[in-house]
Amino acid sequence: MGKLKVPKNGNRKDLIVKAGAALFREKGFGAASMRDLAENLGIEAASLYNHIRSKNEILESVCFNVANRFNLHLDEIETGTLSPIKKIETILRFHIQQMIDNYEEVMVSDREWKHLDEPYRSNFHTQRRNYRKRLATIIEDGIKKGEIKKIDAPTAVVILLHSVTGIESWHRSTAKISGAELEDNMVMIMIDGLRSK
Amino acid sequence: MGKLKVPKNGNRKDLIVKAGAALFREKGFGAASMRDLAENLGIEAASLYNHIRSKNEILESVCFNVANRFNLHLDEIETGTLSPIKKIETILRFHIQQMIDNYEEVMVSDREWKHLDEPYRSNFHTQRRNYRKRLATIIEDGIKKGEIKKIDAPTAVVILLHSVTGIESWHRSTAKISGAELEDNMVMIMIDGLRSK
DNA sequence: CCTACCGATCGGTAGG
DNA sequence: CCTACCGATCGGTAGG
Repeated sequence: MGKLKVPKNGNRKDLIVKAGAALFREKGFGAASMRDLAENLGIEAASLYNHIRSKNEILESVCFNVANRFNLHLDEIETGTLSPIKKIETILRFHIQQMIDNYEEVMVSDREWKHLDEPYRSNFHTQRRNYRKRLATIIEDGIKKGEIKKIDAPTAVVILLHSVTGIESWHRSTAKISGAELEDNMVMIMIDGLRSK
Repeated sequence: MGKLKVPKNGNRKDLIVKAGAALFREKGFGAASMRDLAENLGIEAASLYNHIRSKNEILESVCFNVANRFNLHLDEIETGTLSPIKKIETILRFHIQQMIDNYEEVMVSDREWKHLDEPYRSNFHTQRRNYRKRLATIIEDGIKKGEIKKIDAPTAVVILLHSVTGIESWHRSTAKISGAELEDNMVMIMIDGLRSK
């Protein structure tokens, strides 16, 4: 038998970041303590610092992991040949899927990014603004083509994005509908709301 | 000249609660300190405690002031004779107005209520659930009457409510549209999204 | 990964 | 409304 490598190296940090996302979502970044986090992982607080440099670094990992995922997806969609309204629908469905599969990271990056230290905070803020501008451009394109009703595009973007965070409460609700039903309900409401009649 | 009464009595607490709402919105409840708050008001931290009992009491005031306002408005609408879709539109417009006039308190009550001490936290949570249930009932009524498309009512409620919090970014944006335009844009998207075709 | 500990800051109180 | 101060807890480090 060949020697079994034990590569769990970067792995420990990923575990801490994941547990950090869960804790930050539950308590908020400011109210979450490193001692809490360590206890959730079954180790002492001091031991965390063998894998991460600071509490803020955990937040950085969460925020930029999420931002990268959304930026990459938008890159794909933007250069595609879908109609503007179909592009928006695809992006909306991606946001919903991310919230279903990954909602603790997504919520933390959405709500707690302001606690990022500089220069990360400014960097993240810029990425966020650019992402929204690119969505607004797609919507304006759809208005020009007559597919989307004449609305203020930046307003439509914030409504669209914030409506998705409503899914948070779906996660812990009892007697819930399936993820696919949830997605279709959201698309029915939001895309019909945008579409010109 | 009659003596000028100086009644600024309950007034001092209101001032602290208002400044608290602004600070809690900006930093989050956990990361906001009483020393910060005192500095914003031009006094020492210890002096705050002549007007309030605790940091948590400020949060209680903010959350229950907001909850009372929304509950009272819903009481009025619920017993009125408007059609279901018109009721939802009126409630949506009220939420938007509250966000425009009063957004720091509204945002804090929405985001930070989980930091409430018991029994306030449970009380608030129950009120929140009941409010959403009452909205869902109106939507279900609208579906039965054929005014609203066949969607999952609780899902529609969370989408509706969360879409309004998107207005937050409108507040500090430059080159912004007017409050009335914002309101009409939101109603166009969300109410058309709900309406059966 | 742990024990032991640091300086800073927290919410809040005593006493005037 | 202030000065002075409390015990608790925080993020993080030293040293092994």
